[in-house]
Amino acid sequence: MTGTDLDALADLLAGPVEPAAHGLLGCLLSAGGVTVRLTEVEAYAGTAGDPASHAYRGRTPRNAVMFGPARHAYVYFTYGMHWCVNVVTGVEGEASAVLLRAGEVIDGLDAARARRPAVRRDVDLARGPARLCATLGIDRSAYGLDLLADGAVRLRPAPDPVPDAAISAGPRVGVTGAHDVPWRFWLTGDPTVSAYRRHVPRARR
DNA sequence: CCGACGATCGTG
DNA sequence: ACGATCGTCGGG
Repeated sequence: MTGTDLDALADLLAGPVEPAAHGLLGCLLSAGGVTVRLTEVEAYAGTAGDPASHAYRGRTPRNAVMFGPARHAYVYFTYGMHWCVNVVTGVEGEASAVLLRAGEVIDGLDAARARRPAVRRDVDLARGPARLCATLGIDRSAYGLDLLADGAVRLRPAPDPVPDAAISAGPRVGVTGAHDVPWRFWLTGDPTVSAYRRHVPRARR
């Protein structure tokens, strides 16, 4: 990988969130001795009228890193047991980010399987945002890391370019509203892409 | 202070 | 379809 590749990725992440999300597909994410090739992502537009974004209601202690510069990791804990990781995009104060939803393990398979002993098929190791973090060992300690630096969690440019024609788009998973916004992007036909689950409303009476 | 609920996952 | 399990945030 060359420095210019990294510069190009840095520039992309500093721009609008939708092209940034496209450009993250095919990129490599490494942590805990495991590397995945990203196959599924979701864009979130920060405070800019996106009710599904964690930054929609403004800055809080949890989402603070979203309001900082691009390239940094926004890691959050949800459902009392799962970690998920985003890449912050855009300019400071914009608070847009891309949720990394799934990937294909291309290195460190032994370490990956050691973290997730119950998984049967390799394609399921990082098939979903919480599974991806579990397989890479990503947790709170990754909060705020510059992902393009030489740190514990590293994002690197795609070894092979991903043509636009290979990308599918659809509604984001698990979000209550904004089902008309097709901001989930994935590599068409890739077996490591997570199953789409419609948001289920809570029980009523 | 309190309560509702979540950018999920595994099992049934 | 449901339960696990707890941090976060808005409201009182």
